[in-house]
Amino acid sequence: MTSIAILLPLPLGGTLDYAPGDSASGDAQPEPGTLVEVPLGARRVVGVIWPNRLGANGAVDTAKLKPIRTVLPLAPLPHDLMELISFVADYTLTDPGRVLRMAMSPSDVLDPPPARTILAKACTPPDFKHTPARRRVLDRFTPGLTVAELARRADVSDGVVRELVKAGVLTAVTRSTHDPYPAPKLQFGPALNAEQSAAAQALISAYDTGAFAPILLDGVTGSGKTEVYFEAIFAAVATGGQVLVLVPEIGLTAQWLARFEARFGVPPALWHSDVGAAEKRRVWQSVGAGSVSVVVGARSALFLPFQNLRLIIVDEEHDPSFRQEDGVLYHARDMAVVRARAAGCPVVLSSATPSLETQLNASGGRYQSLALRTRYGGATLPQIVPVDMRAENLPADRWLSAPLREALQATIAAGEQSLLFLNRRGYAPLTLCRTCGHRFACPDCTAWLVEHRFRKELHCHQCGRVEPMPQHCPTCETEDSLAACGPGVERLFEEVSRSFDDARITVMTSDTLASPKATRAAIAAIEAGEVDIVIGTQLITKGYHFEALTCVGIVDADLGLRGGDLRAGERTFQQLTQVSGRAGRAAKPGRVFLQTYDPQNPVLEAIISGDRDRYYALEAGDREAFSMPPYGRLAALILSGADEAAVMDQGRLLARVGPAGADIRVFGPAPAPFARLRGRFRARLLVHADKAVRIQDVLRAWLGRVRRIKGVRVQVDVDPYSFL
DNA sequence: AGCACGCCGACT
DNA sequence: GTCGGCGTGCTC
Repeated sequence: MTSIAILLPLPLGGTLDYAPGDSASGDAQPEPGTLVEVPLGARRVVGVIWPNRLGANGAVDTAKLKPIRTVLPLAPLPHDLMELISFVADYTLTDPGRVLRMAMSPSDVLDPPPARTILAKACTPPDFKHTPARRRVLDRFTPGLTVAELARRADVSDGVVRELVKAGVLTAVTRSTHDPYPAPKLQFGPALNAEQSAAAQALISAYDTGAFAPILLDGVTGSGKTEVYFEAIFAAVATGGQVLVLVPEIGLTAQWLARFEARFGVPPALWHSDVGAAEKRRVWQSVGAGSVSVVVGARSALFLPFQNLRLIIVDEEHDPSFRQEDGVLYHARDMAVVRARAAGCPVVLSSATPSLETQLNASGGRYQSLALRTRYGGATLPQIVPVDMRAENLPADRWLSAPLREALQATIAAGEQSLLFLNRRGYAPLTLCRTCGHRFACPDCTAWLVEHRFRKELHCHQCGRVEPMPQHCPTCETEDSLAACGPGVERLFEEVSRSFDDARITVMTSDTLASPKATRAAIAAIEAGEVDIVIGTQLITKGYHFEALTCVGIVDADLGLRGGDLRAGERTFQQLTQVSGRAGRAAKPGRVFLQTYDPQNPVLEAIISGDRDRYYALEAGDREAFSMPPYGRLAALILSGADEAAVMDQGRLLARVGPAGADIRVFGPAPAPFARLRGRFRARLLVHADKAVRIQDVLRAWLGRVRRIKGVRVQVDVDPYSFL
């Protein structure tokens, strides 16, 4: 008797074996990828027939195998998706069932679409009375409409339509189908300049070759990268291929969607956390049926069941939000390359500030590289003006230097717009009592509580705790003794409001732009010229294009460089380049004021001088000297639990038998930088290995030989991005 | 992940 | 005497 390996979306360590279902219907063996319902203990679970046995679940007597109950009426998962799932599980040391769960979530994507009554035309009986309303209904009729839709279209009450059904002029059919996605229109796009045309041609020919090809599309801010990869999407759509566009979490702006619609005449299918369950089901099933050609989504869209994936675009490929930081710790940009390889199609990594990894893959010839060196439409790159804050002697509660204030004044006078960037939400990062020195800290986390003055609240930015803002010190009871330390965007708003009386100022952070509606309204106000100065956090660095924006102020260029984790320099370089790139994107040239106490810092020097290549060379040199990624490999073990002693014991237990050698070293355990988070204590171990080391094998063997202390969670983070 | 089985405190 | 707390362990 045969057994069939089935992967269930549960952390079971691998596949389970089942007997073939009732094949009385004469069906052949179901193929790998088929979605089936199987018994598991007392319940029934939907799983996937897997091409091979996975994990070390001991063999069960084939006579005792339970049979597959039913085969779901859905397209099988494509082979490249199953390869991706296995790869991610193996690479990140995650249970394959958990990765599958991610690909099938939310689980109701598998449910059939709700039944709807659809109308069709039948014959008109000879004695039927044609009233004007009835005639209008029949004139406007097209197949596939519901009663309500047809009534609305003919501007009659639905009673009129129902009468037609009763008389047999129209027939009602119950159907369970998704609304089809409109096909992108194959119309002419905007004229491209020579650089863009050359890059677009290269993408199209890679697409036509129809083979795996990783390509870096490297163009300065405002160079029109989007229009270039739109041409590749056009080529794919024209030949029936499916396209996935991955965008950073908050990169999917109304502006981006408007450009897509302008180019293709229809909106794309969307996949991100704000898309509701019903629409997700429609996207998931339509993608699987091959009836959607373009999906634009956040990182999890990578796990959609495309039947005919022919092109992947990763927009803003350097963006840190492609790294998933909870659950399965994967990097969507890297895994996009893996899926493209499995699917045998090109993957385009697009950015003005490529990640060092991608940059090195391109310069090493592993990725093809396409460059756009000039801005589109004759716009010029902004002038960068460094401001040495050591010479400014600002009072303790002021953050804007004289040159920046003058520039803001001049920009308002010219009827143009300014953007002030400060990556700090709230009013001030720390609040303390002037009388007794009490500092407001989160009771559950290693973090200060941040005053949000607009809401009169204290917030923990680690765990989300919110408390009302107290009037007096909780320790010494002194009234009016609380002092704010340092700037946040709200405090900056206060300073700007005081300095520029009649300026129209708006603050854009995740607090003020909580809903997509609020975001759209804020963007529309800026586009309409109803705002003079925009103050914002990193939210505003992503991809926006405002024609009248000519002045950018970077309030604290040094902020991201403190703390010194591996990618601090790279991240700051990318962030400041991106925010600078918002200035002067149209006819009027832009200026960027970069306030710093450390103008000699190599990251800032590179931005000021515009010498990007020198910065990459410098950063690469540093990484190579210390054999840091991508020249060496890192993995972290994150231990957490309610009991600090147990967590540290587990850490020491791990460290005692950790891998050691010339090519691998273990550091720690050490309390994590935010040692307490949501009331749990956290410690870390860091593994540093040569590039040649098969780090996953080493980690698996190591974890397999260590006694586990109960109550302590051990999570593996391969290629960690965050060191918190 | 569920769901059962299992072994110790406050209720009819 | 039973109901039920959620700790450990199994699911082909």
